[in-house]
Amino acid sequence: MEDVRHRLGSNLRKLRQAKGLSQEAFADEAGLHRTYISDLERYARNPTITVVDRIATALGVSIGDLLDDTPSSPPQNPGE
Amino acid sequence: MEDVRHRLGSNLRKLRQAKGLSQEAFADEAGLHRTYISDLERYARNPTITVVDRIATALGVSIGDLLDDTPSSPPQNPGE
DNA sequence: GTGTGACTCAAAGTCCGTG
DNA sequence: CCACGGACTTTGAGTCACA
Repeated sequence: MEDVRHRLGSNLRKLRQAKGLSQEAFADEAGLHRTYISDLERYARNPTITVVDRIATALGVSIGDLLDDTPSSPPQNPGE
Repeated sequence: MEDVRHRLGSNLRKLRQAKGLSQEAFADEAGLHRTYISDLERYARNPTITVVDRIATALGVSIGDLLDDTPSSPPQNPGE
């Protein structure tokens, strides 16, 4: 997974669901649009850092975490 | 310093100079343009994640480091 | 609750110069 | 070697209707 967009989309979806939010609810929190979040999670967009920053803030994580391949919260549990 | 663009520009300039590269030389390394690097270091642009990723890679640091307010290498040395 | 194509408008990104 | 401006093409931002 070399693609930053892919890592962003995956982590966004995971972290959003971990907060128990729908795309709509999260879009509202982040001050973005429902469909835009949808696009991001489906890797269909190439956002600017300011958008990434807004998302990271809304999720309560750092940009580094949001773009990382090894998310901070869940411990490695391969096979589960 | 809440501005991601500001953190990016500052860190980019520091890290680039630490590598002893001119803007032109670094632009070439990163596959970007001379004037664009100049703009970024002057906080005049809002780049996409893909170019931030390219810059981080060219600098040999993580995106988190590139956007961080606390650079990894030098310890705090106020007054020096 | 989510995916998708289409649309407008501004900004990303490239390239030309100049001091 | 760098700041800065102008001009240009491509793409992102932001939104909608419809599946």
